[in-house]
Amino acid sequence: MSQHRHPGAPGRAGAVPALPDLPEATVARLPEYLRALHNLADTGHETVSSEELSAAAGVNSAKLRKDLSHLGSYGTRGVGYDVALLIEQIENVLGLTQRRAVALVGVGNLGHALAGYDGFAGRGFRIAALLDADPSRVGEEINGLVVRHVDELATVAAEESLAIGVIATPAAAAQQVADQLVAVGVTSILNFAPCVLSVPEGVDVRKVDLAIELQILSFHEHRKASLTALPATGGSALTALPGGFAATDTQEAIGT
Amino acid sequence: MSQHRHPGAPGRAGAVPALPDLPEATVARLPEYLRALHNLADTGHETVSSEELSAAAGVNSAKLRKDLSHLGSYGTRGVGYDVALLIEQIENVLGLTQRRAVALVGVGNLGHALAGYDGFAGRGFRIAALLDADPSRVGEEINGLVVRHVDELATVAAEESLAIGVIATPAAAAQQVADQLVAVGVTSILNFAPCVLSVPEGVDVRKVDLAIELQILSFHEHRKASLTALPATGGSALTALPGGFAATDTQEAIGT
DNA sequence: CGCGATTTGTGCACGTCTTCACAAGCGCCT
DNA sequence: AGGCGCTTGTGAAGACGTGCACAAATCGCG
Repeated sequence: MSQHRHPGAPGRAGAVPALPDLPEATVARLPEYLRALHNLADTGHETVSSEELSAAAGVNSAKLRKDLSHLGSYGTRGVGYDVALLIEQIENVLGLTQRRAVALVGVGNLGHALAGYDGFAGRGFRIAALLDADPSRVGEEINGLVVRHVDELATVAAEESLAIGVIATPAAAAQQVADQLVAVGVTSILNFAPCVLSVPEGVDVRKVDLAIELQILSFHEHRKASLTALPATGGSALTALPGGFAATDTQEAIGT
Repeated sequence: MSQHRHPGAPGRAGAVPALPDLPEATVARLPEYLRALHNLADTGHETVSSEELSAAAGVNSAKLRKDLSHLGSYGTRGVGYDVALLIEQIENVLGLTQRRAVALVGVGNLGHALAGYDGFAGRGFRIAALLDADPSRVGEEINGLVVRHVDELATVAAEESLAIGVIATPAAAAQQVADQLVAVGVTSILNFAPCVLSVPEGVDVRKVDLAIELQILSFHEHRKASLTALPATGGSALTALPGGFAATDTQEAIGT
């Protein structure tokens, strides 16, 4: 594959960091590997095999090796991967070498929790501002940050280099907030509101919806219930089970 | 890990409830359609075309039609889909006809927010119990529910028909909580703790991790930054953009 | 009653993702 | 030095998901 440098690529010899053009599925798993690697580093491991790391990350070992191979060859045959080196490489690819500023809009129920979430700092992010449209919430201090009015977004963007916005407003307000975020130059949005956002080209949106996750689980519950109800046509008893999905963040039956 | 069903699957003639054996990708989108349909119903629409509905759900119309075709033929050519009927069918498939009881374990920062989230009731779920391991939190009342000690899980399960558990504890406690949930018969878990859970076969786990979502966005930011830095080999300026992904819950550049 | 406008349902081709299986490479021990 | 065991990296095959493009079906209207 495009191991070294693209044949068709213009001059720009080994300039920057080689942009490996990873498959989306791989990108989605890298953070998981990263977390597992940090755990290993904290417990004193210096190297790790693909078998161990894949177990810690909850994936197939072949998948892990293929994923990592897209970053380059950072393993040593017969030995495994150097934990510290791999952490560095993954953080580099994910762009976590700089601590990115995040604007959080909507300081309601969920917004409060997110503002207090300490997983930000530990994972390469920093809440640059808390914003809300409700004047009665403006001025409130949460976790050392003062809530500002959402109309001050432009000011915030001028102070900081804002690239990521988190929307934790009610669905009715989400589109307008998204528009405001885009207007001040935000190009990545994490949307917790249960609605679809329209954004211009070049802006990425990821969605997290609690109800959707529960409904997906509900489907599987429903199916499991139906299956155990009927006596399994084949032969062997109820050892026959739902059967696999390869869905993104669904894990089933890991371990014994 | 008992992945797939055999290609030459034996009889298993569709008995009563017609278990359509949907593709995972389809299942993951059904809740989105359902939400869009409820919106349409609330605004007085009686029928909807695949084009309209797909736009409201943020997907391709062909994809929507294919997804719905897996449920059966509930549309009318030349007219569209009956909104009420489609809602009924999707809710049926997802097993939302019964209001499922959910146990929420971990009433910290995030747990509080989840306990107060009103999206549960509106989407077919009911928080049956709030649980925490911290004795100082036991007895606290949140949103009309009293926090009980996690060791009372068995009692709760005896009172209610518990099938779904939500873990909102720190990562260090998550595995133990998962074990306890499984022990009382829970077969679906929604895990907010940043760690991989080991569960026996037949138990479904879905994971929601804020940091992972942000890191995926960070990757795209990183990539976009690298792209705009170089002068676009072809000709036209920076209109050249990342280009589409088909990842699960990533939307890019919908609408104008 | 027939015709055109409209919209569903789907066959097909294509791209992406996963998994197996194995050669190539590395370190260690004799 | 040589051989052996272990582990990575990857080619190939198959499963899965997507989107086009079109035939089949339905409604409304003259």
